[in-house]
Amino acid sequence: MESIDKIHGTFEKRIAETKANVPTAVIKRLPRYHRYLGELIREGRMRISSAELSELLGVTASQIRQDLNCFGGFGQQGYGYNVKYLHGKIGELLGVTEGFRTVIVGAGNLGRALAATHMFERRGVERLALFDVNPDIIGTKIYGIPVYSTDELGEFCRRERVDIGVLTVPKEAAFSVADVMARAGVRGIWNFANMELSLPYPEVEVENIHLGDSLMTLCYRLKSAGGAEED
Amino acid sequence: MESIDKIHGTFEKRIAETKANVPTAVIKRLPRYHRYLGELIREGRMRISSAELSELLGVTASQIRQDLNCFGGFGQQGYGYNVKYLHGKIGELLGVTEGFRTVIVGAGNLGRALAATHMFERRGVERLALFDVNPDIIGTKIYGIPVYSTDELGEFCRRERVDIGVLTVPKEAAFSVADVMARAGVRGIWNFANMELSLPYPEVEVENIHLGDSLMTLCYRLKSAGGAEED
DNA sequence: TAGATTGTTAATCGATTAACAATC
DNA sequence: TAGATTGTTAATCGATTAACAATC
Repeated sequence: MESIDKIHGTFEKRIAETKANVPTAVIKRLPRYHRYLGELIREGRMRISSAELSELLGVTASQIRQDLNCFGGFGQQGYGYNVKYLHGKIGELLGVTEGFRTVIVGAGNLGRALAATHMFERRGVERLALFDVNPDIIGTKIYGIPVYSTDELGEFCRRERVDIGVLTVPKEAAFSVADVMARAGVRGIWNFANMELSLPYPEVEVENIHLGDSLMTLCYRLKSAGGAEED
Repeated sequence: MESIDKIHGTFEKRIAETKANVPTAVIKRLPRYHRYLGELIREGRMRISSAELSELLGVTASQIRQDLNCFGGFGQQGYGYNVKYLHGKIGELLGVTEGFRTVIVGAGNLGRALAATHMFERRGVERLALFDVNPDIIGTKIYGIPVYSTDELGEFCRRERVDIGVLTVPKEAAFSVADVMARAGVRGIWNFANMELSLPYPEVEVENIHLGDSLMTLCYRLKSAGGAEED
């Protein structure tokens, strides 16, 4: 079995630039690849072929190779892909090594649920604070995360160079809170309010979560039973 | 302005059957149409053209007409669409009139957050119970919803003819809990565990929510700033 | 009737799959 | 070297957009 370092050396010289326009369909699949590769690492797998990975994920091997090649050659002909290396590279693409900093605005049930998970840190995203309007909880900590007044949101984001704002406030407040953050240099909004948030700042990326829409999609499939599977 | 009843009469005779294979892309857009039409109703709008709706949603008018025509003619040439009527029809397609019954399994932070929302009832889905393994909360109510022991899950689902199971248990428990529900006649699983749940029962529909994947997608876009907008 | 706007067909675009030459 | 498997091009499939005839 060849030395991994040797293989990496070979890899490095072949890695091309990311293609100009990576299809959004590809980007949406990257986190899934990353998750499965993480599991393979835990299982102690060293290498994997696109064929084997395709069986695991239930997609075609062709698609996997095509997808990965949007970012340059991560594999090696005749060998396949080095699991750890590929996991690391996809992680880099997804920004886990960027040290993104985030705050959660809205310490209601959903905000608390997000404060309780390890979802952020597991992906290299640091949670700095919660913000809320309820004076009873301002100044306390929730799952170790300090809670501040929403009045301080803008100043905090600017001072702490917050990258991402998580929005779990009521729909009515979503826009104004997002606006405050955008003006304070926040570059990404993860929006759980049940609406499409659109901001007048094209440089700010918005990712909308629509749990209700997902529930309805499931209901549709239940109604027309025998329909299509999976998400 | 014509009587709405007259228009409905005209509509009814033209409504065709749902086309054999509705593209999943179309199904995913239906909840969004439904939401915006609900807002238009609240604003008192009676009718709308595909052109106007397209501007509101930021999609092409062509797509809206094409999408709606998968389910038959909901509009009227020269007039447009009757807002209330279209909202109702899409709601029917999405099962809001079916009276689906659901239970939430896992009364952790996310389970509680789901217990607190009005998301379900607003979409015609009834929440019957929470299930958990923690003896401290079994027998109590959370936001008015009774909490039972997970031991009783199967019997409860069978007896109460539960349609949908919401899974907010740890990843490790997800499969076995889903299996119990599927055997007890549950036809849909809304899965929040961070994994693709695949069950050996093809008749059971599974909708996976991957919050972590969504966060990573946002991080990707932040990294390659100037990239694609929206979800 | 004339004007408006749908429903629907045809054209375009993008994404997935298949095939195979390059190469480790 | 021979075998395996990638990277990549070409073919297929599906989804979106454009155009327009049907019709209210």
